[in-house]
Amino acid sequence: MEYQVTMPFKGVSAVDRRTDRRNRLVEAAFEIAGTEGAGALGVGRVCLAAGLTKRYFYESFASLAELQSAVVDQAIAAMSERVDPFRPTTPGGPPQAWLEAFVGALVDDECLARVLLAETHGGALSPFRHQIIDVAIAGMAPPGSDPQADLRALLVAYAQIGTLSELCLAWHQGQLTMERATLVESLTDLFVR
Amino acid sequence: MEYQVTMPFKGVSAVDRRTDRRNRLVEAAFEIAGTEGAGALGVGRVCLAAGLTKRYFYESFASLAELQSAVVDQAIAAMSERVDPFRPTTPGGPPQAWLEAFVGALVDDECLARVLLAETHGGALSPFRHQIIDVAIAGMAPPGSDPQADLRALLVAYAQIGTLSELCLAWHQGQLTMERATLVESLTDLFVR
DNA sequence: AGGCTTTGATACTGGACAGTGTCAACTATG
DNA sequence: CATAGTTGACACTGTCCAGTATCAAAGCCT
Repeated sequence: MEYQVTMPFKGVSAVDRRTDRRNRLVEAAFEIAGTEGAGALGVGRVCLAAGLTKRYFYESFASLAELQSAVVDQAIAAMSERVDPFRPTTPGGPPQAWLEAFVGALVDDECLARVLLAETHGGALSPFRHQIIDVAIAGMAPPGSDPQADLRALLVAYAQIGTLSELCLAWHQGQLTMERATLVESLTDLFVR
Repeated sequence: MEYQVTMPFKGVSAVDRRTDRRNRLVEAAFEIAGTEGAGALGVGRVCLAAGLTKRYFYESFASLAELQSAVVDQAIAAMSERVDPFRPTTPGGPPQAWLEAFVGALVDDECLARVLLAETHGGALSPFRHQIIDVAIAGMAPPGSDPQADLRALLVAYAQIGTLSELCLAWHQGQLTMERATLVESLTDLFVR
């Protein structure tokens, strides 16, 4: 029933081919979700975009839901990659650089913004919303503190995410006519208030 | 092909019955969209909840998309109804009462909040997001001004909607443990800043 | 009563799509 | 070359659902 991959092919090892195919699928799905919306995620649709066939979809994912989960993981990973180098080390100080990286990532990559901020509000990706918000809150908080403990801080964190989300998405859709730099500046200004 | 309703039935006129059925369908759909999400909107599902059959669905709506549009209209109408009495008449003054009514409506009615704020971010209801945001911005603006003209004001308006949206939805989901009054107060405070 | 409309239940059609199975062509290895 | 593993194309099944059509029972009017 199951099909096992063992031999090298075209100079590439079995595991490399396998992970490469998986990555192609996730990347294609991320692109689709970020442009056409999570509702456009379908097995056939993703395979076409990835240049593979269903056969290999089920090699890496037991179901469509598993791919959706992987897409969110990929989005969070992409965000972390851009933001982690700026994680502040000195406690107490405002994480200005980190914040700029965070905002910049969402402003530069429309797919990332849509997947993380918009598409998680309902539909197939909504189960992952908690996870994303938690990651964002944990990152935004001053290092060493627990924002979940302080209601006031938690409130501010949610407000900031909401503001960032709404402005960023509106800007991507052309509702706000302004330079990228101005947007980032306004956003970071609003946050340190 | 088409079926015409003309005669009274059980003491109710034809048009009354017809509009009553339509209202029942929209109400049921609103409830479903606000609890299970817009993805759960289906012809059969809505008819079951409304106590009607498909036959009468297509009496009032040519397609599922038309019902979705009607649900959004109904949500906007419900909001307007709660908020219009507090529309400020004196220009320049902060519309405190209006703001409280606006926030209160979204805090008191979880369905309303979800339909207007969450489910419009993607999927079937996303085409209506512009409309909703515009209505909100128009209402929040000081009377007599055009927020679309002032970029700074527009930015603040989007930020406020984002904040309200995120906090309100998080509160409904139990992510924020606080009294209703405290939430409304915090929100209105944040807005007049 | 008898012929009309209204009602609700249910059957039917067609398309989309997840998930599975098959197979011929292609590549590696000996 | 021959055998075994690999690949992609495609057929197939079952399910779900929008939208249409049918029909018997019940209500209305003369």
